Amino acid sequence: MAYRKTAATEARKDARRKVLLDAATRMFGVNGYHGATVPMIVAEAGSSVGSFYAHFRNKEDIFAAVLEALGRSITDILAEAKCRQSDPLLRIPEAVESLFLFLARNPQEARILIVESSGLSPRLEQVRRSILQHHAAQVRHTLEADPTAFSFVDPDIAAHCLVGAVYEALCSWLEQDPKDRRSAVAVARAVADYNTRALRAG
Amino acid sequence: MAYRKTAATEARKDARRKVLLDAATRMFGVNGYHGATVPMIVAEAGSSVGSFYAHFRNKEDIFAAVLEALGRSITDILAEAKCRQSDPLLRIPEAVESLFLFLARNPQEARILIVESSGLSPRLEQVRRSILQHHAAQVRHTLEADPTAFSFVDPDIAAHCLVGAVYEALCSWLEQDPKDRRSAVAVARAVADYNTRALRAG
Amino acid sequence: MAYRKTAATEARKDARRKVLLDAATRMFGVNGYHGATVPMIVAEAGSSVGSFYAHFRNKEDIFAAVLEALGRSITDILAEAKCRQSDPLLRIPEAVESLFLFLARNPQEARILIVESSGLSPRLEQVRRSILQHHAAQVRHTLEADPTAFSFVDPDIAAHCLVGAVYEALCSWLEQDPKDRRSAVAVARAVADYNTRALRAG
Amino acid sequence: MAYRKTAATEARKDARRKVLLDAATRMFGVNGYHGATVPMIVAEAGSSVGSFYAHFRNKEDIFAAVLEALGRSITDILAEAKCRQSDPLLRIPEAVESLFLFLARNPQEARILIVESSGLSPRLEQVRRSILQHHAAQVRHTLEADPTAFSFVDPDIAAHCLVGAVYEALCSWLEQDPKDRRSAVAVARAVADYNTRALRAG
DNA sequence: AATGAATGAGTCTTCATTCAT
DNA sequence: CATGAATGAAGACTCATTCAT
Repeated sequence: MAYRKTAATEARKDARRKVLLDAATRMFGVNGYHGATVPMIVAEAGSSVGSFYAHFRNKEDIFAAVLEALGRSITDILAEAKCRQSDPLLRIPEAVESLFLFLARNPQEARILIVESSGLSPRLEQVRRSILQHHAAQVRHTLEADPTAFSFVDPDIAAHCLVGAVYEALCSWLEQDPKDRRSAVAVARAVADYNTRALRAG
Repeated sequence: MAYRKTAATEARKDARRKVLLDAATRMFGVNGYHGATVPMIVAEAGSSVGSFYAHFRNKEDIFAAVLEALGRSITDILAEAKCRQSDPLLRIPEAVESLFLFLARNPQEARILIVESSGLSPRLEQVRRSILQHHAAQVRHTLEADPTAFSFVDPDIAAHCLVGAVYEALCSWLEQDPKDRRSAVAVARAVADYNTRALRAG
Repeated sequence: MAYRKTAATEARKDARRKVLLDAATRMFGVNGYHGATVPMIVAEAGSSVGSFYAHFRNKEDIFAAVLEALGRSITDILAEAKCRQSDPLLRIPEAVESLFLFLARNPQEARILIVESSGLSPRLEQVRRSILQHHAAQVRHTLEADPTAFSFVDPDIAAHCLVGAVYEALCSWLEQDPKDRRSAVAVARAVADYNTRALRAG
Repeated sequence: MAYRKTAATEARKDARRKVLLDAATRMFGVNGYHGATVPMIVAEAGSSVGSFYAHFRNKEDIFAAVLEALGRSITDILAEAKCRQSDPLLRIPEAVESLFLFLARNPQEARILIVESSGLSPRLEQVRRSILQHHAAQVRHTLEADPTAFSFVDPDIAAHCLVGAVYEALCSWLEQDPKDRRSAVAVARAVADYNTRALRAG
């Protein structure tokens, strides 16, 4: 009975943490790191300041948690894309399209990663860069898996070019008026095409 | 005499403004928008708070001015690169290399543009985006000048991919240890190569 | 059986209360009143916040309890010293030495009484002062018991001088480096001597 | 003219600092370190929070300043007392009386030194102790100046006993009802007497 | 025109206390 | 009766901006 009680308590605690995390994701996405205040976040979460600090050491801490969760999501997206494609040459466009579409569907998260997480404390900067580095590393790994299919000067540089191209294209697309802009799918394909042409041999 | 006096006064005023602008560029570059305080900037400039507010409406205002000056510098860089190359096909790599090298040589400015100017007020966000938009427009213009030389889905998307690739590659290069990383010239060439391959026909 | 159960329950309750009181004494002694938090105390006691508030009305309440327990200890020390000495003239140094040695051996308690219980709420201030008043009263009583042996202007003032001398000498001794300072016994004797000379007739 | 302006400005700045210091002394004296808030102090001073932090690094800083000013006052009191008395034997009671009377006339300062400055941060504790140590050192110096006049085990211990006796007697006197208690002068004399008897040879 | 002291709104953060489980 | 998650009032501190000199 004591066990059950504890289990239920912990479940509720985790749920509360999740609620705070989601609220923070929304507020950071809309207002940025400095624009989102702790009272804002807890109001959005229907929680309290004290509760906030029971779950996260401070504001920086929850932002790092948001960023890390996002990093895991993207890692999953890329892994799934890889599985879907056995042809190495097609893996790159598949991954690029998946990533673009995921972020296009979750613009709040995209804003956090691309826009709002720059210029913060060294620790947060570090978390953000490690996400980008990780993705670049995955791209490089794909490139190196089939050297005959690809041709480029330096896999590391190529990976960063690819990641940068995706994010900037997305960022530009996101700020266009949703009524006038091209469809996410079309832009995703174009971006995938751009990078595939940059990489493939011949 | 009254006229001359005014002229001399205005010259001094402009000089003071320039000193403040340079100091602000340094402080924003090192500490970011939120990390750089007005007292910091005026101390760096050897000026005073009161003087600061005589020249700029507020902190946002001077940051916008820094950003705009940077935008003009980059426009000049790209224009010069364009002049140096008569062959349309070679204009792209020439411009990419020039931009990369300029930012690599002025990492403070690069930080401001890429890192520190994200997630700020809508107005500043706007200034920053307009710089990127402007560069993308220039790239698109070059692409459209010789349609037979290039091949791509959408010039606008291509332009943004190019700009994003340059900035992300640069950003990644900047944060590497200066002792271990490759030379700026080599990386600039690799980045130029990446984008040229993505764009050229055939 | 209902009775027995209640008795056992109350015994456990008292035991828990004792554990909390001891933990609080340690935490208050080390961190002071404001530095010791309720979560800290219950962690040290291996108890819980809820349990804490079942035993004590609030933080002030447990501090008062700690202080009162300490007051009782000192009263006992002084009473024992009194019993050991039949000669009224020797009672004063005997009591002074005993008190000094007791506090020197329990520096945590000494800190609470002398240092950490100052400047708190009126109620706590009151508890602390009543302890000192009580000891002064005991001293005064000893002095008045044999007027021929002692000589002084006012027994009340003399008593406070004595108590103040003991505490300040102790406090100064406590903050010296344990490796370099004189032995507790030697200092206790010197302090006892100081006050005996101040009090005795002739 | 620029010089005069600056001088006037600095004078006003110093005046403001003094006003804050006095207000802080009052508030700390009445409410203690933790009970006195920064908003309270600036309200009492007719100043503002920002101004407060332009003059003092933080709350701890202004408390240390208050304590140091108090330390200087007492040092002056003791030095004056020393000058007034050429007879070494009479210097001790003269100093004790002067100190007692000064603190009796400035109970707010006395409270700060004796009661409210205990159990604070290490830095403040240090400032407080250094004041007491300094006074004890002065007393010791007087004792050692004429060894034939005095007799005691250890001048350092004797000095602390004296200081403790004065403060505790004062503290007890201060909390008595002003209508019922003995006059400050009478108590000062009794305390001086107590310590003189404890110290003098024979 | 220049100066820098003064202002105070706005943030983060802590912790005593309550109460549902 | 024990537990510890939740609460929110309260306080220290920062910094953009103003204005008297």
